Amino acid sequence: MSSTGPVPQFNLYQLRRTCGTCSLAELCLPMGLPHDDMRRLEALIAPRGPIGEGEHLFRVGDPLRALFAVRGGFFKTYLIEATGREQVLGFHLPGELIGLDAIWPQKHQCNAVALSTASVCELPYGAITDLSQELPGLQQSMLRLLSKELALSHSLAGDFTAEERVAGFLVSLSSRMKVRGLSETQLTLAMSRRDLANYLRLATETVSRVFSRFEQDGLIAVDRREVALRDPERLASLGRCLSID
Amino acid sequence: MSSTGPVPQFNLYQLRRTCGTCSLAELCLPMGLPHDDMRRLEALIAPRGPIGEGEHLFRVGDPLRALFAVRGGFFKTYLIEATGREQVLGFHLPGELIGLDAIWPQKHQCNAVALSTASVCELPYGAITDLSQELPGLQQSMLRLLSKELALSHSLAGDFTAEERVAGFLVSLSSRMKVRGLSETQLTLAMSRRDLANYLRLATETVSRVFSRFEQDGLIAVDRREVALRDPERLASLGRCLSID
DNA sequence: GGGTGCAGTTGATCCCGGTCATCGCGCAGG
DNA sequence: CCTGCGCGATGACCGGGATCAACTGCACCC
Repeated sequence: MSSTGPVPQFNLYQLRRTCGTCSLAELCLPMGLPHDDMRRLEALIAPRGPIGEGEHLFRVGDPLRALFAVRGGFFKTYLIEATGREQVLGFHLPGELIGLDAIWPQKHQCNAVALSTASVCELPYGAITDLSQELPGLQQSMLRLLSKELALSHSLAGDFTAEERVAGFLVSLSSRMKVRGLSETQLTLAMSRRDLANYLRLATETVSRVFSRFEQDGLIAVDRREVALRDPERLASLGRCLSID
Repeated sequence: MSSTGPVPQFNLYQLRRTCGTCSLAELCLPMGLPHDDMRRLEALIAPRGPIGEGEHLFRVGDPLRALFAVRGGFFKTYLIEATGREQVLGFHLPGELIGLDAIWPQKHQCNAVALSTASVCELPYGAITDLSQELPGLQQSMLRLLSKELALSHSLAGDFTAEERVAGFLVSLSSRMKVRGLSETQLTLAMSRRDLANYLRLATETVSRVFSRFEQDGLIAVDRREVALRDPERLASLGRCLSID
């Protein structure tokens, strides 16, 4: 599974486990919560140790026990169509919540797998909704997060050309990295070309070709899964994504 | 605007305005709410009279004051891209809630327009969230509705052929009509071919051609905007949609 | 070292669906 | 009645991206 070796990033898993000091709190569920309320939320949250690359957080049909907040590492969510084809729904960075589409039937509607060694916070669903009954801010947060995901998936609708899709993805990823305090020009793609192409509804060959074309045009520099944005301006004008947040 | 004439369906607007006896309650926000709780919800809801064809419920950027539940008629939601192109996000039948993607930034993210003379229930957002603070069932309903929409938009992802899209749309519409106690084989499309094609991310010509092909194959019978499903079985096997609900 | 296997790139070809153009129809207004 | 107009259907053509195929490069392992 792990091709690059274990590389036990210990400090990753010894990260502050309390929301109060977590650098992701602003992006995560507790966003904007008063400090006292955050303390009560913390009490419910169970950090979960190293999750190996390729390990699943949940699978389609699993009963909804908890939502998960990414603490470190990267995840992808996907589903298997009736035809057997895989369909990638999204990639998830630290601070993002996974499993929201399970609320409706109380069963997970997609699979979630770690793309790299990762760690998460487990948010028992029942306890969260119970608490949000008392804390208006928490309820607002949950609604906002769901609404935001909805708006995001709306923005992904529409028919785009291959170049628009790839450019839009890079720009959007860049901004998500920036919010997390990481380099916005030097991106490390956690996913394979195959997953990326699948997510963008393109063939892997097409993604390769667009990368090559962009590189020739001086827009980016590609080295394996390292992508450097050389001309973010022009790239942004190419891709038309709403890049929520 | 109204090409087929006003046809003032008075009984439509004199419909029971209380959720308790509304036939749509099972599909709408109060779904599964205890009777006492439903009474309290009713008190907040303002029915809104005839809305003419082409009239807007809200537009992009409008502050979120209320969510809207369709009571009668049909709506479409759409947005205008930076390029000026319109993008249809969905069609909304009686019992469905519109405006959920406005919760996140407290501003509407899309435009909503009536495709036929219609009526709605207005749900003041602040009052709803306040009340849901007291009624766990209401909070659950809101989360479920949002989660369901999210799952739906996930199911629309993926690259489908033109025939899969059209077949999937017809099957899904059929099941939505059935739930509402209407004919599941004799469908009346409220939207133009242009809107439909836009929604399905196809050219209007392609939709026309697929309709013709389906008719030749004995799958459907088309007369203007009347579509009769002749072979729902085979149609369902063609379209691969999750048809949430 | 050579072998194996997977990820990614590049090239050649094909086909679905978009685009452009034309035509028919139903309807409103003079 | 004719005219105009918008919607929808149909035909001819074209192009972007999928598909098929060959090749490269890197990692791992005997």
